[in-house]
Order: sequence, then structure tokens, then C-alpha cells
Amino acid sequence: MKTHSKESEFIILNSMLNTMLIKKIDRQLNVHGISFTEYLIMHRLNGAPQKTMRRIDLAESVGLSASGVTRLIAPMEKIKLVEKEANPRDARVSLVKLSKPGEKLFDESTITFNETAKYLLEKLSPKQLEAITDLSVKLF
Amino acid sequence: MKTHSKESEFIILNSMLNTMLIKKIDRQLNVHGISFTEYLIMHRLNGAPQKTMRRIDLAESVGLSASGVTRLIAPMEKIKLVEKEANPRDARVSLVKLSKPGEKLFDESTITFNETAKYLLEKLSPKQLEAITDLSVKLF
DNA sequence: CTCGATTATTTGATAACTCAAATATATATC
DNA sequence: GATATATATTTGAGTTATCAAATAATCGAG
Repeated sequence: MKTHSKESEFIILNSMLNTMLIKKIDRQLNVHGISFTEYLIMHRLNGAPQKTMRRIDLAESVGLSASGVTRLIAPMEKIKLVEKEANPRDARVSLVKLSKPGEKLFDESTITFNETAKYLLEKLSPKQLEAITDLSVKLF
Repeated sequence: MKTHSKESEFIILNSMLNTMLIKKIDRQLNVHGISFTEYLIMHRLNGAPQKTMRRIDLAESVGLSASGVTRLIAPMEKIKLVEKEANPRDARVSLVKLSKPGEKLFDESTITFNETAKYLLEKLSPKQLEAITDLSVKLF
């Protein structure tokens, strides 16, 4: 009978941990009518210059495919959380900008996100949180 | 402008890390014709008494819904990786058993899984791997 | 210039899940 | 022992992603 390496055990553990964490975050963000992925998108836009990004870069930065971004952004655009802008220098690209209402919703959601994250990680001391963050960064 | 707590940053980081890790594991397991989730299922069954479990417990243990398990198991059953068994004591339950060929495939896949996991985590020393595993366990 | 290769995006088909409702059986209570 | 309640599973409908192909625009070499 084959057995698992420590490395394999960690991958499995981490995957289940992640499923659990995201599920709980999602449930809380639902109060604001957005999913974790939508939150991530707004997070990236909020941190970008002019709060604007190309779809491809957005996809890359949140770990989605280009078509995933197209399909995720469409409804957000419909309810005006983001705006589409053209790039005058390159007609291929479609820029996405976080709108004012989008920014407002993002700020509100961030409060919820922070509270939930704090609760979910309360078993770790600040030092431990820093340690696990550093180790995770190493793996990228 | 609202900013993120350390806890929020970690949740986001971990989610992206996980996406990356699972994607790479999946690609490698593909050689054996199975997905990460299917591997997880076989892993649970392999560790269970008689290599047999109820669907509900399987769902619970891998973090899927009951219907997710039904739909995942169906094709595995068709190609005989697992077998359906009745529980004589309770006609509601449908037991799932890892078959001989399933066991064989699991053993082969485990080699690939271990190799890939080792490669993906090679930036961590054994001590660091132990540390991040312990911290992750704490979060459950 | 113009043609071929590259890049950005969208669309069609499909995969892998979810939730809620339907079904079937078991259990507990009166 | 009949009936209400709880449990295990499957099914139908919908969601969220993917990949590959289609579309459109830019860039670079001759």
C-alpha cells in the first residue's frame, strides 16, 4: 500500500482548508451581494492606477482565465460596479474601471471581509500569522 | 480608502496559492486519467476500513456536497474504479468500495502525486513544511 | 506598405460543482 | 403498530469556471 509524503499531505490539507475558508468568506460577502471572486476583482481594481486595468491583467492577477473575467465582469458592469473604457492607443483592449458606487461597495465589503478573516484566523497569534504568510509567499 | 488587514491578505494569498497548486497537481494526475478530486476520493476510500465508505461520509470527508459525490462517483463506477455495495442493515445507504483496479490506479497515482507535491514544495525545508502544516491544522 | 505572427477579447461547448426538491427508508413516540 | 420526523441519496436547474475556436486589432520584417 502506497503512502503519502508529508508534501502530499500538506497539499491535501491546504486544499480542504481553502475550500472551508472561501466558503465562509463567501457566505459573509453575500450580505453585500457579491462573491469572493467579485471581491477579489474589486480589490485589484481598487489598488490599480486610476482604478483601471486591462481584462487580461485582471485575469492574471486574480488567477482566472480571460474568458472567466469576461463572464464575471459582465453582470458587474450591468449593475454599474465597474465601467468599460476603451484604450485609444490599442483598440483591442477593453479597460475595466472601478466606478464610484463600486468603490463604495468595495469599502463596505472590506469591513465585512476583514472581520470575517479575523474571526477565521483567530487561532493564530500575530507571529504565527506572519509565519504562515511568509511561508505561503515562498511557495509562489 | 479602506485597507486590508493581515488576515485578509493571508486569505487572498492562500486562495491564489491553492488555485495554483491544485491546477498543477491536476495536470500531472491527468496522466492517469483522474482529477485531484477523484484522487482525494480514492485516498479516503483507501484509508477506510474495508476500503468502503458511505457516500455522505465521503462527501463530508472531502468537502463536497452529497450530490457532488453522486455525480463524481458515477463515472468512476462505470470504469470500475469503485463498486457500489448495499448496506443490509440500512437500505438507504449506498456504500462505495475501492475496487482492485481502483487500488492499483491509486497506488500509481500516488507516486505521481508525491513527486509533484515534492517539486511544488521544494522551496520549503522539512522544518518549514512541518511548520506550515501545523499552522494549517490549527485553522481547522 | 502588406503579410504573417502575436495579442486581447468574446463566444460556444462542456465540466464540475451547488442548492432545493423529490424519493425512499429508518427511527422514535404516542 | 401508525405517524411524524430524520437521514441518505438522486435528480433538475442553475452557477461559475474552463478550453478551444472565432474575431479583431496591432506589430514587425521584408
